Amino acid sequence: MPELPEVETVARGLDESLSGRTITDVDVYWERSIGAPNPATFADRLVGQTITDVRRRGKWIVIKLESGDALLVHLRMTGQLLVEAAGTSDGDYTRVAVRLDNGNRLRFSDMRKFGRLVLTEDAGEVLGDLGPEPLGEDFTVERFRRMLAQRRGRIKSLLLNQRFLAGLGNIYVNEALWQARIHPLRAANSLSSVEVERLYGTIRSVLRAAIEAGGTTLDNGNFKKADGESGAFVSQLQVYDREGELCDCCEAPIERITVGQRGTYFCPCCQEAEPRDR
DNA sequence: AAAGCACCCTGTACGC
DNA sequence: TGCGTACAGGGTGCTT
Repeated sequence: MPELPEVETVARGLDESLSGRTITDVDVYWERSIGAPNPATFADRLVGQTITDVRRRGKWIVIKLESGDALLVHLRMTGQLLVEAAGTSDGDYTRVAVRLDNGNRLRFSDMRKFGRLVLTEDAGEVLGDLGPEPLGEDFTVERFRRMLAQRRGRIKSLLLNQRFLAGLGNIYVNEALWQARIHPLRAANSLSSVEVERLYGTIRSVLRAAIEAGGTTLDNGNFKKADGESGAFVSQLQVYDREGELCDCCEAPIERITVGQRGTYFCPCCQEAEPRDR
């Protein structure tokens, strides 16, 4: 489940190893991994293009090309983008392979085939609907307060909505709500001023800490950095995937409920459904 | 606006 | 041992 910190980690690694490289060949092994255009056009149009830099927007990896085109990659659940030396064996689940002029290969591996590659001349068409970047300068606590005031839905579901805020996924939403001591089922517009400020702070701090640690690689090994290494943030998780374990703050057992068809972890003691004292 | 569900996938965990 | 089934999850699209 690559989220903002994992995607940021991958994008930084790719920027390092891909900037300035020219694409010499493209092999598509699973056509549905290509979102647009059709796979043959996708491959044809990529060959000969030079990569200028690699960035991130929400959970999208944005590979910018000299022509003005952009190669957008969404890893979804199990996608990985790895840069490997020539001659490295293919490994399982390779869906797309891109050969580079220095002999290296950019390999898109994706066990569950949910990930997508999109080649477009207008990245805004794909990225335009995304909400603000949680770590961006224009995402202020005042703006967050205004955004929340118009919403009556559950805070947890809202934070997962990419049109509301870009980049958060299930892991970091659970962690940010725990740190802010806010119950996941609270209505967004019911948060007090102090709670909004706390949540704003924990969203940003948990994302920064996870980027610092190189992201979260769970036991199932879903996420790998561009160099194939694991992320270390898993050791800092307080509630995610910890049902029944004791809260590090109050030692009550962590509970798991389902919110919007998604596993949700929280401490029933620290995160009250109807707090009296906010 | 909000919520629920099916869909896309496959490895893993579980019950029998 | 092995089979069948439920489940996990990000995002989209449809329905209520």
